[in-house]
Amino acid sequence: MTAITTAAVRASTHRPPAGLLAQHALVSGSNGGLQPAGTRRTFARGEELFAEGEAADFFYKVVSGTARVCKLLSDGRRQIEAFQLPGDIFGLESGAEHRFTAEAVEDVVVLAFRRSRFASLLHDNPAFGDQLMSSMILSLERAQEHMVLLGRKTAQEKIATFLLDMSRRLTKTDQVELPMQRTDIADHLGLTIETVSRTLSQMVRDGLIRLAATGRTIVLSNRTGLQALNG
Amino acid sequence: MTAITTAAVRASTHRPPAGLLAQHALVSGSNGGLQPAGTRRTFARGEELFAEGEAADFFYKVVSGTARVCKLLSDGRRQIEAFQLPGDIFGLESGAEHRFTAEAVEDVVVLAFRRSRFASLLHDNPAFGDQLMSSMILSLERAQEHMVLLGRKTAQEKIATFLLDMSRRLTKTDQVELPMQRTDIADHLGLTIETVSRTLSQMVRDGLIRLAATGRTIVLSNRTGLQALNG
DNA sequence: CGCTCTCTTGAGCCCGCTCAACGACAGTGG
DNA sequence: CCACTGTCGTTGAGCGGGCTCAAGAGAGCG
Repeated sequence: MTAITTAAVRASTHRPPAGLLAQHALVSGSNGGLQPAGTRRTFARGEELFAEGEAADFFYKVVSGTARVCKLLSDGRRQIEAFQLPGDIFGLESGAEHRFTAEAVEDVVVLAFRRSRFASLLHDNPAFGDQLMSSMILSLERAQEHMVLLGRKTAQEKIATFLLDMSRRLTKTDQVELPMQRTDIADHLGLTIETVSRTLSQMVRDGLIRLAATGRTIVLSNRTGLQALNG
Repeated sequence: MTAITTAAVRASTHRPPAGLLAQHALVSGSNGGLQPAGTRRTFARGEELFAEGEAADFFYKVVSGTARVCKLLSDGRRQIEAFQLPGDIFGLESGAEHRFTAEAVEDVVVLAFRRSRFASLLHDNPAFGDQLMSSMILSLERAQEHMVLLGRKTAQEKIATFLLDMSRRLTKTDQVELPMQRTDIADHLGLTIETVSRTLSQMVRDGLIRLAATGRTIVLSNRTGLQALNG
C-alpha cells in the first residue's frame, strides 16, 4: 500500500506514463487503506471544472485528458497559467475561493478531493501529505520556469520551449499530438494566435518541425535545433 | 521568534481565513517549543544566498531585509521570479539542486532550515508542516498572479500592480520605500530599466504618484487611479 | 452544399526595446 | 576643498518584434 502511494507521488513528477498506469490501478483498486479516494468526475471539452470566485471546496487530480487553469482580465485578455495533464494536481487554494478558472481543453477525467478534509488527510495520512507537498513544489517550479519564458523569451524561444515541454510531458517521442488549440497556446505563452501560427510556419521552413494537415500533430524533426532556442 | 513567525504568515496571506487557514491558529496558539529553530544567517547587499545548481541543502525564511530569487538565460537575460520579504519562505526544491539563484537585494537576515530534516519536521511537527504547505500555496498563487502580469499586462499596468503590491506587502500606507533598484524592478516585470523609468515619470506627470529625489521613495498619491490600471 | 470553427497569411502600425547621452550622488584620494 | 570615478536613474531618438486588422483556406458537420 505504501509502495502504491509512492508510485502516485512519482506520477506527479516528470516521469513516464508507467507510473500513471499504476495510479489508475490504485484508484480503481480502492483498497480503502492509506490512499484517500477522490470522487471521479468527467468533464466534456469546454466545460468548466470551477470558476474564479467559486467556493474552493475541492481540489483535483487529473486522471486522463487535459485541463487549463486560466485567469481573465477585465477587458477579456486571458492568461493560461498551466495545462494540467494526467497526474497533475491543481485547484488547491489558501483562501475560501478559487482565484482562477479551470476548464476542460478536451474531455477530461479527474479525481476530486474535498478540501475541508485537507488537514485531516495530511495528519492521518503523511504519505498523501508528502505527495501533495511534492505536487505543490513541482507546480511552483513549473510556474517559475514559465515566468522566465513569459518575461524574457522571444516568440521563437517561447514556442520552442513549449513544444519540448509538451513532448516531455505527453509522449517523450518526437511526435506530439497537442490537445489544445492555437488560442490556448497563445494565451499560455503571452502571444497572439497569429504570432503562434507564424512562428510555427517559420519553424517548418527552418526544418525544425513538421506539421500534420490538421496542425495539431507536430513532429520535432530537429530537437537539437529546438533546444538551442530554449534559452 | 514564534511571534515573528506567526505575524509573518498572516502578513503574507491576502485572503480571509478559511478551512485551510484554521491551521494558522494552531501555529499561533502553539507554544514556542513546537516551532523548529532555523539557523540565523546574515547576508550583505549583493551577496549570494545560494546559486543555481548548488546543492539545495537548506531552505530559508526571511527575518528582515529583502532577497531576490532569479534565473539567468545563457545570454545574460534575467528574470526575477520574486522578491522575498520578511516572513516569506523560499528555496525549497523538489530535486537535489537549486534551480534558481537567491541574492540579497539589501542586507538580509534569514533563518536557514536543513532540508534533510524536512520529512521528519513534517511528521514530528504537523503545525510547521501546515505552515510550510500554506507558504507553498501562497508562493504558487503569487507566481500565478505574476504570470498574468508578465503575459498580458502593459508596461503601465505592470508598474501599477507592482507598486500596489509593494505597498501592501511592505508598509500598507501610501508611502513606499522600495528596497530594490530599477534594474531589479525591470527584471521582475519583464521590462527594461528605461521603460520602468519612463513609466514612473509618466505616472508622476499623471498625478498618480510622487517620487522623492533619490527615486526609491514613492508616494501613491492616487491609489484609485493605480487600481484602475491593475487589470 | 452551406455553415462554423480553426488555422494561416498578409499589410501596416505601435509599444517597448536599443543605443546613446546626460545628470545626480556617494566614495575616495590628493 | 575639489577632481576623479563608479553607480544609479532619467531622457531622447529611432528601430523592430510582435500586435492589430483583415482576408482567405481547410476541415468537420448538419
